[in-house]
Amino acid sequence: MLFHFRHKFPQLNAYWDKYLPFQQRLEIPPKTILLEEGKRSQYYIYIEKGLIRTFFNKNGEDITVQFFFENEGLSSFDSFINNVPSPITIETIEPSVVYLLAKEHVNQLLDDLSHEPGFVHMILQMTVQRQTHYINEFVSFIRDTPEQRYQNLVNERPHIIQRVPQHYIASYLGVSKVHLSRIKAKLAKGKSHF
Amino acid sequence: MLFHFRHKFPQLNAYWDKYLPFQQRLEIPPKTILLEEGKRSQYYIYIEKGLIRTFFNKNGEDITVQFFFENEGLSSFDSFINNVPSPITIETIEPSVVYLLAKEHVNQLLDDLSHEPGFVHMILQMTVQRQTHYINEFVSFIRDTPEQRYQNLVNERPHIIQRVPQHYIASYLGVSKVHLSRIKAKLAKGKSHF
DNA sequence: TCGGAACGATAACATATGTTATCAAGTGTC
DNA sequence: GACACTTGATAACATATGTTATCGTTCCGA
Repeated sequence: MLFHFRHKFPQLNAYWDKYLPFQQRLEIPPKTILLEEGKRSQYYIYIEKGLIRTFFNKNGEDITVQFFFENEGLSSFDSFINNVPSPITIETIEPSVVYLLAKEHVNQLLDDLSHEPGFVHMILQMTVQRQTHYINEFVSFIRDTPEQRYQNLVNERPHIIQRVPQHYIASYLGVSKVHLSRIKAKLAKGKSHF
Repeated sequence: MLFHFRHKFPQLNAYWDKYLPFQQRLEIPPKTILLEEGKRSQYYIYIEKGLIRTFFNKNGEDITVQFFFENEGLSSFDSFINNVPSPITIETIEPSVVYLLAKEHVNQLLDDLSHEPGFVHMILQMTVQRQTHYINEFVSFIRDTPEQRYQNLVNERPHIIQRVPQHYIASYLGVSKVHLSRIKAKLAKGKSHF
């Protein structure tokens, strides 16, 4: 949730450049694990190209939590900040190009950044956006049926439908892959009535 | 998420005192609405005594999102920071004593606070804690059955079971109140086998 | 190019959960 | 004390969703 905001807060670009020498560029194949559940997060990850998911293990089964695309940044936030074991695994879905920035440099960067005018506002913005995202996901889980959730995905985030294998989407929606197939079949049938 | 952290960050106490004159003390009965869904949040709320819930409306039905107790603070975060309509209603469950601090004073306070050493760390801590809370809720919704979620509540947050009416808990757990009754009956039966 | 993963669809059956309705106990109000 | 209101339990039935199994397709590595 740092360079992710380069476009919204252009002043961040200077920091990107300044800390570029400390960033580690990686070209990695699909199913590469960048952080394993139970380990402590050491790096902030910025995605230049590719597709990454986070998931946790439930009785031997993967449950996908979130997807990240080009020009997005991520870390296992709690683990990164508080140095506790990560509740999630971070893994590539597509071949990807990522930049890693080690924790100590992130901390330096934040200290640097705290002298920027509007820093408080910027941090709050970042924070609020992330938090709003999670609250929305959470609320959608309670309020909407899996079918509605799938349709939301189709309408609002079609890139996920297009690029992510269906069984990952199923666990992300909170249903079995069999049921997601049923949902798709039902929706397709509905549409064909026209 | 400010004075909420008074105990963790004692330096906040000075700010509490400093901004006390700007805080509005209210003694209010149950079912008092402090912020209505669709309105813009103007106040940060600190609970001295009582019990508050946040909920949203789904087809005329209340869905409870979260409970707040003594010495906790809250606001409709996104609405408060970004001045957008609140997705949730904030309402008392028990008779309560709350302090309201208007937005402009919160902003002043934050600016003030940003000169404290360790401010960055403090803000991140607050942020992370809230975010972790929502992620955990979210993950629990996907991973656990309603029965497990109920048992978690009994074991980890019994004060909620004790003080919150059951139909609020049902919607909080994501099930109908009828089903929550079933769950309780089933668990009671299981226990009586000893 | 063969064979095995990975991916997705579908059927049959089992289970979990919602919906509606009814009953009972407690609580406050007039 | 009669009444409405809130809270909670339970039964009967309807629906949504999970589980297991089978099949076809595609894609990739030996």
